[in-house]
Amino acid sequence: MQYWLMKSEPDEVSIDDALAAPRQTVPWFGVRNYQARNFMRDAMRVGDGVLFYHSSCDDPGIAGIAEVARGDGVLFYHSSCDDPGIAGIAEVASTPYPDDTQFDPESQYYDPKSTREHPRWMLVDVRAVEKTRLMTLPEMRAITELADMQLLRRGNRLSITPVTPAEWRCIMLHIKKKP
DNA sequence: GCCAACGTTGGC
DNA sequence: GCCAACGTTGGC
Repeated sequence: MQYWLMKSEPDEVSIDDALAAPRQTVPWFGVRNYQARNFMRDAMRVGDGVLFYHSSCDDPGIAGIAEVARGDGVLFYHSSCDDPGIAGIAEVASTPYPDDTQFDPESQYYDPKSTREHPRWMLVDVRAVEKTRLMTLPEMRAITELADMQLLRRGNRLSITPVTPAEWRCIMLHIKKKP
């Protein structure tokens, strides 16, 4: 059993989106970094613990369309973004398989160099277990036991990072109480 | 808006 | 293979 932290932009896939999905499970599409891919392809096992992290999101804007009643249209507008931080707990829910978005010319994640015979980008499914309060970066930085977390290292941009069992236990303890 | 860090690209 | 230029991520 291993532990991971996986970053998502909440205006793309948030912890709420994952909880609302069938079986509370979403494919972790869109990773286009070899190190992060290799974690999913080679190291993750079904049942591994995942910290569901919301990274800072893009500009405010219309994030969805809904219908209230009888055709009343509603545009979901994200007026501002929350701080980045851990927003929930999840688990690895599948073995690796190809990321479909790499084959779709309409997708922002399209990779013209990838083929179905030799897919370049693999992903796993992630099942949301529970939404937590937002544990922010400043809060994490203030905890001595988390000082060496890969997430907190200067210049870290990797969207998937391993978490040690000690870091996991420490975060589980802190996230259940008030900051 | 700024910028550090790091990945990718392409000329040689 | 080297490496400068450029692009992206993502916190601040």
